[in-house]
Amino acid sequence: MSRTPKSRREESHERIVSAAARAIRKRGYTGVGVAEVMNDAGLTHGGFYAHFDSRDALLVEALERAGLESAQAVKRAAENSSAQGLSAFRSLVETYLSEAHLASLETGCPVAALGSDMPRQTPIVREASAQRVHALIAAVRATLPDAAGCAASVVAGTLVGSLQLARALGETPDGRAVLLAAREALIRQYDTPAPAAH
Amino acid sequence: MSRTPKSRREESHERIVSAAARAIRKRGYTGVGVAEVMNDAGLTHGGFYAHFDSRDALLVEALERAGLESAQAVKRAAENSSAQGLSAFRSLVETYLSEAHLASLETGCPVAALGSDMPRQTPIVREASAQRVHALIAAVRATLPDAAGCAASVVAGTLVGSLQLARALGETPDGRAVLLAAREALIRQYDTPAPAAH
DNA sequence: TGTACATCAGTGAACGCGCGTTCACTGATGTAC
DNA sequence: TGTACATCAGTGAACGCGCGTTCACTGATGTAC
Repeated sequence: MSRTPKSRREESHERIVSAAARAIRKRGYTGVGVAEVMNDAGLTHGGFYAHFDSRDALLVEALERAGLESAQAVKRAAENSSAQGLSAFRSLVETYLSEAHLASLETGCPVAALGSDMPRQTPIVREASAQRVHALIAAVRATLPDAAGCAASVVAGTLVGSLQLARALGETPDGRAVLLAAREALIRQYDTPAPAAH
Repeated sequence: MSRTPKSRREESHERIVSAAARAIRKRGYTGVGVAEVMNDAGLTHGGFYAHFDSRDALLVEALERAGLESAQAVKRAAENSSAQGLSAFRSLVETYLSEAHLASLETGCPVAALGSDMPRQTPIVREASAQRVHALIAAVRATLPDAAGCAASVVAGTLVGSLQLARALGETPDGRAVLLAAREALIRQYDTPAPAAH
């Protein structure tokens, strides 16, 4: 699996961060409990402070991990789609605003899962959260032509906001309609035909 | 002030809900404390359960109040702007994505302040939250021509998402740039010149 | 108009629970000789 | 290769604190006569 063999300690640390990255998206910042995360990692809560200075330090690592996981998931989906001749932008939009993403809070984008709580966090957690926002905007920008780069933050805002509204309405016709309308509007406005088509 | 004179009890209830409507936006669902809200209303925490069955029942009333307050604020701004010949849509977008709204979490739109936590609430709180989403989409729809009504949810998503991203980045150049880009994109794409201009 | 009593809103102490954090201890891993 | 010791990761009990909720009681408001 791993190139460099990990010590027992490093493997535990890894499992804790992985559990926390799911928990923070499923339960929110305030829902992440030290004891529950340790339990999910197969440990008892007493050992926590041998791995982290504080609960906040765990949240910082969990945010980074969640961002990387989510970016990888989008990237994988994009590779599949581009094999079918879709543009990178279109594949990003359709993956982000898919029903799968609607239903999978705990493995999805941390910005959509946590956005409205970011301003309320302690400085280090807030800073780690702001980095997730920058990373999302950069990921969107990478799928747009250079000339449209200034629209990256607007597209990111539409992705995040539309997914949140859809999730707030639940897995109902209303919720799905919100996703569908956003997909169509974004593709109509910002997508350029796949360059391979020429 | 009020047409029907209120009993002492009704006046207290009013102050509690008003304090909670600010607290829920400032601190989030989990940050609303019974004792703090009662204190803000000039009472002690012991009397709380004479007014509400539970903390959740308070959150339900607070959400409705926050939605009404925010809608009124947007409406007032819209009346000022339309006096200057701006379309209702443009005035909505410029008010919602203003620097004033960026800075005033506790008096602003509850959907932007709470959106990512809505799916995690108990059924009655979640239902009250979903109603705020419907009300926001309806308010956007009311500013669009009938033919563009299907875009209401996309515009609402862009408003909510962009404001959240800007708030997450803080009151920095980056944050303000997110607001500005969203204002321009929405007005360019959806605004029709004010009918009075013809 | 004045007095006696019932109703009502609010007070403040207390309870139970969950959670972040600490710490003395245990059992396993690895090193020295 | 085998034994003795040091280091290290993890355990589980305990602490302190905050919070939602309950409840006996107080003081004020309003009604009956």
